[in-house]
Amino acid sequence: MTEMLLAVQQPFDFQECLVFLSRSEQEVLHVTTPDTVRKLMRIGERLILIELQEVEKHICVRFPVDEVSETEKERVAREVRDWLDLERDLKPFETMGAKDELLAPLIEAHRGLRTIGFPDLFEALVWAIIGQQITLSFAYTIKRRFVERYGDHRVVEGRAYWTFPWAERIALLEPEGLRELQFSRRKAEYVIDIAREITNGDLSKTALQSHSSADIRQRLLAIRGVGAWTADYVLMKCFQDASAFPIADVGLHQAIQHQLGTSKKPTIEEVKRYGESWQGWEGYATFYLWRSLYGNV
DNA sequence: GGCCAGGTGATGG
DNA sequence: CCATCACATGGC
Repeated sequence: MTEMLLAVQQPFDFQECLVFLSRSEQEVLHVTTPDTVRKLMRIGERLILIELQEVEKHICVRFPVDEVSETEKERVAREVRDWLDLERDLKPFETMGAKDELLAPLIEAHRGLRTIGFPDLFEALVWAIIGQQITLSFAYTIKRRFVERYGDHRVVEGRAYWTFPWAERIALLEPEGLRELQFSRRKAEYVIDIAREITNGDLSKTALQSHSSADIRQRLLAIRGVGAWTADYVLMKCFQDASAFPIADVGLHQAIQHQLGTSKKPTIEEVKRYGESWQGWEGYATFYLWRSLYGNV
């Protein structure tokens, strides 16, 4: 079996990544075991199954069933680094957070956790839109239906591995094709519009990546269905902007309330005030606060 | 059964 | 510019 080792900046904790990746029973885009995760990646025209495991403070990438070229290996490495934010140096975040009443206990408990994102822009946008104003578990239900209806899959060792649907395919749908999966009418329109923008080249992660976060944010806000929350969420999870801050996020508010043990959720103004001491790391702070909401494994 | 969900756009003052 | 409302439906 082919494999390669990826170096990771310390501190890094792969187990923490696995906890995050295992948070929903309904997740269909990767499969975790106690010490590995497998994912089907689209590399060029191929669907390649990869498996990750921590080996001596490195990430070992294996290809359980595929022969891959050097070029493909490089593309997989790039995708894995983006997915798990492996190139980030967390030390400044830990130094900052050690003095913060909200972050200090979380950094202590989850040292080495990285934001886990969506390298694919279409996936990031669609997932954010699905998740607007509904419970996370309902969002996962809809996403599973969407992936199993319109995504591609391979069966390996009796297990199905799925990829997120290509924009090219969704661009051909009418809203009814998503209404059936319990998208709201408007969300169905947003998702199809975005798929069409991506397909015809008007919206591209590669093209946006050379711009500043402020410019990317402005471009995202121009998309119907993308408001401040979604734009910041996508900056954080797709463009790896550690300072992106989805300030109105209810999960963030809940987490702050729990951490402080208060009876009410904080106001936006109060959240802003906490954020002032996180400068440059607002996205990481948010991700760690989200982490506090799903158990202590 | 009522209220809340990892919000957004439209509408009206 | 700010407040309010419809959207859709599951989960608790």
